[in-house]
Amino acid sequence: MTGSTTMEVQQSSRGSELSELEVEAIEMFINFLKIIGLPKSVGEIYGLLFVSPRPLAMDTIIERLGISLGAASQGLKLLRNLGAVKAVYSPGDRRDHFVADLELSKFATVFIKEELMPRMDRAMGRIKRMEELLPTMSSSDRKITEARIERLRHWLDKGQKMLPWIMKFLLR
Amino acid sequence: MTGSTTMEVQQSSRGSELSELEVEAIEMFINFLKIIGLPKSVGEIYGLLFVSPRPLAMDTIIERLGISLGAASQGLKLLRNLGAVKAVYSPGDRRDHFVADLELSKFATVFIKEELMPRMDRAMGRIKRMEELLPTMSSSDRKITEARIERLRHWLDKGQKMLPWIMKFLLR
DNA sequence: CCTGCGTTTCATTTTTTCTTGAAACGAATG
DNA sequence: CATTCGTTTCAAGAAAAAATGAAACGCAGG
Repeated sequence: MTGSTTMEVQQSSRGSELSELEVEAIEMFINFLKIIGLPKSVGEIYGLLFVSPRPLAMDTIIERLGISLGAASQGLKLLRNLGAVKAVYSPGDRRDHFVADLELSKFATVFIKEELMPRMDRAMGRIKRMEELLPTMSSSDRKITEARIERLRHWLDKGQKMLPWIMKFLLR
Repeated sequence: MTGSTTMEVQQSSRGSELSELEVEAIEMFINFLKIIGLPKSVGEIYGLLFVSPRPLAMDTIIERLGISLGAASQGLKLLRNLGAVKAVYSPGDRRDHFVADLELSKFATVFIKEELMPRMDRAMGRIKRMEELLPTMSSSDRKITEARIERLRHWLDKGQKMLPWIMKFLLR
C-alpha cells in the first residue's frame, strides 16, 4: 500500500542516529548559545533545526536528540520567544512543525536588548545612588572614591553608547 | 582636621558592617561580572576593592564580605590573572594587600580575547568540517543546508571582524 | 459532548557550579 | 632551623541551574 517512492533517505528524520554533520552543527550551537546563557538543550534544538532542510515536529526533535518532553517544549517556547524559531503549519498533521529562523543576529540583538541594556540601566541607577551616598564618607577618602565612581559612570556611558552601534552593525 | 560635619563613617574600613555605598558597588559588580560568567564571590571582592580607597588584606576582605578563605583566595587569584586586581606591598606587614585596577575595560577585553575569540575559532573549524561533510547529503537537501552553512560562515566572519574593532573602541 | 492526540506545566531528580574549611605549603621571623 | 603567620589547594558539602516525566490542559475530529 504505502509503496510510493520508498521514502528515500529519510533516515535523518525518523531514525535516531544523528548524522555527523548534524552533530557538528548541534555542538556548534550548544557552545555558541552558552555564551549568552542558554542551556544545552536549547542549543541542541536550534542546532538540529538549523541544519534540517525541513520543519520538524516536536516528537521528532525529542526522539532524535534524546531529550525529554519538558526540555523540548520549554526550549522551543524560549526559542520562539526569541524569534529564533517559528512554528509552521503542516497540512494534514495535527502537530506543530518548527523551523529555525536563519537570522542569527537575532540572538545577539535579543541578548543586548534583553540582557545587557537593562543591566546597564540598573547599574546606572546604582551609580547615581552611590553619588548620593558620597557625602556620607570622610572627606579624605571621599575624593578617591568619588573619582572612581566618576570613572565607572564614564565607562558605563561609553558602553551604553556603543551597544546601539553594535546592534546596527549586526543588522547588516 | 577631619572636621567636616560628620566623621562617623570610619567603620567602613575595619568593622564588619558594609556601608550602603559599598553594598551598592558590590551588588553592581556582582551583576556586572555575572554577565561574563564570573561567580558572585568574585564580583563581591572586586566591588569591595573598587570602592575601597586603600588596599585591603585578604583577611579584611574575608571578614567584611563574610566569605570563606578559599573563595577569597581563589577569587583574588582569578582577578589577578585577569589583571583586574593587583597585590601591593605594605611595609611592615607580612600580608599581601590588594587594589582594584580601575581599567574596567579589562573585563571586556579579556572576555573577548579569552572567551569569544577562541569560541569563534572553534566554531569556524566546525563550519569547515560541515562543508566537508556536505557531499554526504542527498543532493536535494544539500542545496538548502549548503546555503545555511554559507550563511553561518558569513555571520561568523562578520563577528570575527567586529571584535577587534570593539576592543579598539573599548581601549579609548 | 466525548475522545484522544499533542502540548504545556511543574514538582522532583539530576547535573553542574560555587563555596567551604581543614590540611598542606611556604616564606619570613626570631 | 623551628615556629608562626599567611596563603593556596582540594575534597566534601551547599546552592543553583537544567532536565525529567507524569499530570493537567486544550483543542480538533468524530
